[in-house]
Amino acid sequence: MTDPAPLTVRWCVLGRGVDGRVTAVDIQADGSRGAMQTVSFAELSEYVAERERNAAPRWVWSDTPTWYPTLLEAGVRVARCTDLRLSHAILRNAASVQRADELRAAEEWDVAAAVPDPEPRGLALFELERTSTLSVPHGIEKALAEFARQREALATAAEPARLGFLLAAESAGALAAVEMSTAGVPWDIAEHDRLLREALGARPASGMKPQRMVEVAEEVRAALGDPQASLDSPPKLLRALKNAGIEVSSTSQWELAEHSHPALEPLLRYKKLARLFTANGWTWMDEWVRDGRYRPVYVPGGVVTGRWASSGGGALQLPRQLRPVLRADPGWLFVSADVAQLEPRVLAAMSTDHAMAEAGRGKDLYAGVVASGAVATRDEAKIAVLGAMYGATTGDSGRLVPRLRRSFPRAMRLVDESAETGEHGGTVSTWLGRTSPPPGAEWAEVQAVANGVNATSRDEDRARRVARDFGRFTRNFVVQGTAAEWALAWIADLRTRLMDLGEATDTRPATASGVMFERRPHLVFFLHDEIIVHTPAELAEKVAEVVAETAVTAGRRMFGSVPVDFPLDLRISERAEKG
DNA sequence: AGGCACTGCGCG
DNA sequence: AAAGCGCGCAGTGCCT
Repeated sequence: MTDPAPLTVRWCVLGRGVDGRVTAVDIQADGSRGAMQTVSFAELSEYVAERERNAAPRWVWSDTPTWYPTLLEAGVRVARCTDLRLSHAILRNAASVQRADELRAAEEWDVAAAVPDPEPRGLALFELERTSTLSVPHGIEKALAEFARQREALATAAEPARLGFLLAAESAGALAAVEMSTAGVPWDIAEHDRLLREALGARPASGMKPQRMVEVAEEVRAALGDPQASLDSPPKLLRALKNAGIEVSSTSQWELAEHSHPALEPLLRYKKLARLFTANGWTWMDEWVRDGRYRPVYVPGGVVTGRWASSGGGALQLPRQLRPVLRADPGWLFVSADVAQLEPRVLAAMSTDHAMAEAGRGKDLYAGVVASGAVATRDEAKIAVLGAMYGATTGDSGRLVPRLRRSFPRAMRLVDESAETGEHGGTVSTWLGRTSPPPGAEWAEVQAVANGVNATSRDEDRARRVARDFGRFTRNFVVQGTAAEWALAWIADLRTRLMDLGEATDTRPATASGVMFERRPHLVFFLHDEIIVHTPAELAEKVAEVVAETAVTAGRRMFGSVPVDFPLDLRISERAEKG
């Protein structure tokens, strides 16, 4: 009798032992478990690297920011993982999962993202626990039990393959996020300093304002005829403006721009300088740029819709003004790409609205909307399309949206029905199955008051307003969330394709100099619908091809044969300046 | 001193 | 120019 062919190891579950050692348990394709293996913490990287070469299992671990930075520090990348914390968050809420009771009962997995230390200190794998108050469990038995619960829950989903794809993409995103923080964005400190000096003057002493800000502030005070006017406190500034006869109800730029007074031009200029100085000035540079690398902290799944959030470093609000400061290393280049109008394209695909798909056939979907005859100008098209996805009811946007309803009935029906569901307190789901959170207790309270016998018209107005607010949230959730899924599918595929490029000889990161993944192209930046890859110059063309190919693949894997294009604006450059 | 709400502004 | 969605962060002012 011959031995049966050995079963493929599909997963390898990792857990921390009580003694700080790490336990690994293989799980075969048929669900059977292998023997427990234990390695010392020091041996972990070597163990993972060896298994990655020979078996390439999907690593299953409690949460990626806890496990992965240590491996990366040792030069070990993994191709695939299951992040139990992120997967739990998706599965426990997913409407398509029939049996999630046990998952919901496992409350110890309901933990917000652990925030990794942006500067890893040596081999402190579980150092996180000392700084964050809450953490998911890291032990092997807990991990095995949770993984089993998740497999069972997934099997009861209406479309397990689809939801499973979301879990894989979400987990791949978690790997990419840690890799990007570890690698960092190549940052030209001298150029940043030059830009700051040009705008603000020399760097001021700690606690002082830059010379240019002081000067402009004096201009404002002179024009107001108020030498004491405070420009940094909105309430005080508002009083000063009113005293000068400027009738504004707030101090925001858009309202100031509507008035005409000699103080307003320098005031708007002051606000720009103040913003640059406080948000991305020298202090920010000192804190977030080290060794020529900007290392923001990404939080995959940090937004309810599935978008990433960030925690520290402000990666989601990097001003375009600063983009020229991103500079590739000598001999390297950036390949940057963003998707034009990702959200309406996703909406067209989800709703199989062929008219909207047709409008998106070219590079500019808004031009296509104009060509469809729905509206007259590109500006109108943009305002109308955004208004449709956000639920605008007033102004130009509210006026233009009904025109889209005639030209793109299927797309509009999808967002309108999503809004209606939310107005009634319901939940909606993205294309791959991420379900929106139900409204909070306050929602039901307000509705109950409005439906009570003693309800005033005020109560009813409030209830309607709260219902519509929630409707706008669910309306946008399906589109924003599905767009986030498309982007995750894109970068998940992209990072694995990039792993295969470049020299395989030495992947050991030299983090002291900020150089990661020597001679290998790697993602350094991701922001909702755009990516930047840092690559050896000789591979840039190849990388650009891969970036484009993976965008096509993402569309196919998400939406199959639905004929919706996701065209990229793609650039190869030394600096990440937006073209 | 530290927590919290609020405003204002950067990003998609 | 916002409107209509989703965020993070700095600064201020008020609270304990």
